Amino acid sequence: MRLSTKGRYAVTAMLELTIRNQKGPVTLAEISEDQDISLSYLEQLFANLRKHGLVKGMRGPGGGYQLGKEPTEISVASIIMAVDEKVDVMKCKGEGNCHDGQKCITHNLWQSLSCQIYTFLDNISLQNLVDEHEETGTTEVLNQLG
Amino acid sequence: MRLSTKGRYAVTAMLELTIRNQKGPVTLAEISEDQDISLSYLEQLFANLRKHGLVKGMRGPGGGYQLGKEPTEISVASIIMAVDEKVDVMKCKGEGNCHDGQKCITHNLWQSLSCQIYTFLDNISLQNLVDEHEETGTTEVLNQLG
DNA sequence: TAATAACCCAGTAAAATACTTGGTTATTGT
DNA sequence: ACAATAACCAAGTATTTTACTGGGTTATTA
Repeated sequence: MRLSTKGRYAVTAMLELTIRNQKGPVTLAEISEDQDISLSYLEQLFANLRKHGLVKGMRGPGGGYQLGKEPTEISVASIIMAVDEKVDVMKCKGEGNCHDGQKCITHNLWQSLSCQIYTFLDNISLQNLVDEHEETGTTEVLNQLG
Repeated sequence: MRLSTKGRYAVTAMLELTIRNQKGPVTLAEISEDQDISLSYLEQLFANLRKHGLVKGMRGPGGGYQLGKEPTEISVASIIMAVDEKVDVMKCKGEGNCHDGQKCITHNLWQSLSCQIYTFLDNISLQNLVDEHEETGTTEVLNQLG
């Protein structure tokens, strides 16, 4: 589980689709404008999102992107995993080919934590995020965590 | 809140200190060996950890590093924040200088999520991780989440 | 048939990550 | 006193990831 600005771009873009899905497909040009990301970079991200069935693309005028599933069915974890693709696994996971006991322990502990983070993010759907926002109304409390 | 291999290195290294703190200070050379990270890179990471009071360094023979606080008092979030240093804040947070409504909403939603992730990781201490491991004993269930 | 917008790909610029090298300073045991 | 140890420090480089540029093509709509 990795969390970078790349993942942030993907999540915020998906949030736009969630919010604007009433008014038909959203073009990447619009998202590019809103999020200050280059169109072509967005295309790359959306190519991955599409491969994973998270979005549907419609060509031609009036086209754009829509969510590939219900917003309740799309987790934050699935979005981040879709654009990350590379999963750098630990050398000594499971296979017992790690001869240093200490190393194994710390690596396993990290895996455990990593698993917890994944589960946490997998339980947050796009719908959850939007709902919460509508409930609380304001977001002034938020601090600068990037 | 960012989550990369850099943070992983820091967390696993801190876990080593937690596990081995009975037998006195742990040298970076040992950690370098265990975790397959260059000594000098570890030095950089530990310089940051030290600045934040998370570790204490002892020079000379028999020296090394120890935790700067009790393992119950050191959260995973604090470790990751210590080595990350740069926090790339959103342009339009709080200040209301964002003229596009859609942009504001999605950015705020991201901030909200980011805050949730931070809170989650801030509630997991080094001690928590070690305890959990001792309880369950095995980690075979863990999958490849990196 | 022209405009639109997804889709595709190769190359490059910029930034973050990780390492290399070559030091100095404090501490310990001989 | 002094040699060994290991933290501490800094400048430079290699590598990888992130992000962008610019060139397309294909499908769809009016």
